[in-house]
Amino acid sequence: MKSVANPFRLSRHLSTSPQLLKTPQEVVAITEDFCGQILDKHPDVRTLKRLHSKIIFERRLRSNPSIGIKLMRAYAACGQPRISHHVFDEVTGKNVVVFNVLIRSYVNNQFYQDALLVYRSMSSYNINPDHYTFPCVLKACSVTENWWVGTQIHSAVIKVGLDSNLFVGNGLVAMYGKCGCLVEARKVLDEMPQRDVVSWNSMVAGYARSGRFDDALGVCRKMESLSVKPNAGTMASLLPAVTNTAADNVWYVKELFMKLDNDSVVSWNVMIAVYVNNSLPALAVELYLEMEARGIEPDAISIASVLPACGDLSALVLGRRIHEYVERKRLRPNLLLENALIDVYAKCGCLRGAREVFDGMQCRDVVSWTSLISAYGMNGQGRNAVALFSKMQDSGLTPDLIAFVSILSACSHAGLLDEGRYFYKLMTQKYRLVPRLEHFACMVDLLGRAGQVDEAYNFIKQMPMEPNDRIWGALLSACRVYSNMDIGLIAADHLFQLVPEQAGYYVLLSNIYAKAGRWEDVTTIRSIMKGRGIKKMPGVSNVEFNHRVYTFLAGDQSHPQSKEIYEELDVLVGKMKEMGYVPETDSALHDVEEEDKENHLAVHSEKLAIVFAIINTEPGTPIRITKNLRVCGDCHIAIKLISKIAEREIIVRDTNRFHHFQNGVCSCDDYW
DNA sequence: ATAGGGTTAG
Repeated sequence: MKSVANPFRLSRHLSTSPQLLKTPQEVVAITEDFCGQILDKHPDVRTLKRLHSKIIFERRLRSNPSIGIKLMRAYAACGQPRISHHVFDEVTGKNVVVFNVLIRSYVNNQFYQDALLVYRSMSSYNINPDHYTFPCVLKACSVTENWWVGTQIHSAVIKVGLDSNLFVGNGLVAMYGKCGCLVEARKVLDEMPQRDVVSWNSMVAGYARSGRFDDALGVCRKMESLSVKPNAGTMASLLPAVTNTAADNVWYVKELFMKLDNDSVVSWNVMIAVYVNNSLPALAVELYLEMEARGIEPDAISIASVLPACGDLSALVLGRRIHEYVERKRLRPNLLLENALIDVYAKCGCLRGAREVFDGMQCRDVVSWTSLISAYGMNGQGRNAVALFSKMQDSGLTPDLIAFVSILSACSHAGLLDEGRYFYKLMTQKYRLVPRLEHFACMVDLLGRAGQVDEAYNFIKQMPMEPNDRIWGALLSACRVYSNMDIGLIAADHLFQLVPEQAGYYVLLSNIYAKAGRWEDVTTIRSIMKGRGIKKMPGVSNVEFNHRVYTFLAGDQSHPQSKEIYEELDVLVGKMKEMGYVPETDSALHDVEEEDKENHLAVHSEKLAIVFAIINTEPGTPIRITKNLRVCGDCHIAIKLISKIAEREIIVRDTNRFHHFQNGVCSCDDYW
């Protein structure tokens, strides 16, 4: 080692002896070697600029093209492609490499238009693009989905005969794929004289992005049949094709994952995301834990991917542990990660946690605000949600369609009828957003819950699109609450045509009949269900305890502590009766909600989960329950009393929202 | 050199 290659040493030298730079004569001579070594180490901008001015004083170095190239690369690495361009301007006798480096400087810094401008200028210098230029400019077209320039580049490629080059071909496949020209992409791929795993992955990505699941999987199978080993990139490319997909596709990806021999963090992240995107949160969490156990260090993406699964499962303890990991590894600030943290706290009913993350953020986007707004909304704090919405507007952010879904649903859960109407107007008139089905569903829900059933029905009638089952479902729920038989029958009629297999709506209608005392109709509905083989979804409740999520079914007797749980429940019910509790055991009214009728004598799952938690946790520990259906009226009353008797805060998340039970009352004020 | 992994509602 003959020269100093430590940029820190250079920068210290220069900063403590600035007089060295005063006159060129005094400058200690530096060699090309020395310069090159420092530049290749990617110094920070300050060091870079000092070195740059030194180079300018040295005539020998200034005219050296290889130093110029290194300078350009170093500036690009510091996110300063404009300065790379200035260096480029000074280089005399530019060759293709100098152009390539400048183009890459721009592309690596997402200045795609500038990259393409430089590419276009090459002809006026009489310099031909080469097999390094094309992949780079094709990438610029890919990212910006610039099909027009992309095809022009394709012609240029053919003209100079570089279409047989592997890297150029890969760039073309990716460009066409990104632009949605799958036929073109496929044609290029098929005609390539040689292909590698990147060629195939690009094709997979193209199909996957366009939602062509079967084609994407077909390419995977084809590459396997040609003995091209899929890698983590193959899985990553496939990802958009495996959201809300058939179980078979999930298992296919799982098999791919098992077959990979490299343990890259990307493949684990993709597998976690696949589970999350297919409503398999328990598997996602399990895989995350296995990843930790195997010593594969989760990165920000692993965490942003697994946190929604924790939220789904209400796995607050795990969520908190992951949050600590984020702090320990200093993964913050990271907007997406922090947004995911807000959401996991929100979904676990832990408003304070959500708020703390939000307050601690350096910058926030619409997603951050929306997450917090919906957190307040789900927890019945509509007024706070409304206040937050105004603050978001004040901060200069423009609410999007999702933000409006959140605020409308917050209003509907809190019974804020006027506010809800105001936000609907705001969305359509001020922001000129076109409402989607979700917004209509929120409005029907808002009006219906507030007792404006006729207006809700009229609202549906004037919709510019076909209402879906959620919309009729919201109307039917309102009809049950407000005993509106006429409109209820209309809603039910639509529902039975739209989703004849959904048990919940039959139950809702039978509840309306029961309330009106029309028992023959109740019986008729039950026999229709039986005849059509419609099974109700069994009620399930989850509770996290001792780093595990425990699941209880309605009437569950499979738990080892089952006997103890039922005994304790009996004791509780006795105390509740002393306080005036009358169990709703009337066979028709009992399952006011969607709980399985077969289990009407069985204990609902949330009661079992709550008693399990009371038995196993320290007195005073809050109890958090998640269930897959809505809480029924009987359980709602019972849990209020249990919260008083057992002196526990009980937080129940059902399909729509949270109920915070404490000291005999619920945060929803019995409005849900 | 070329591909490829993340957050918000319902």
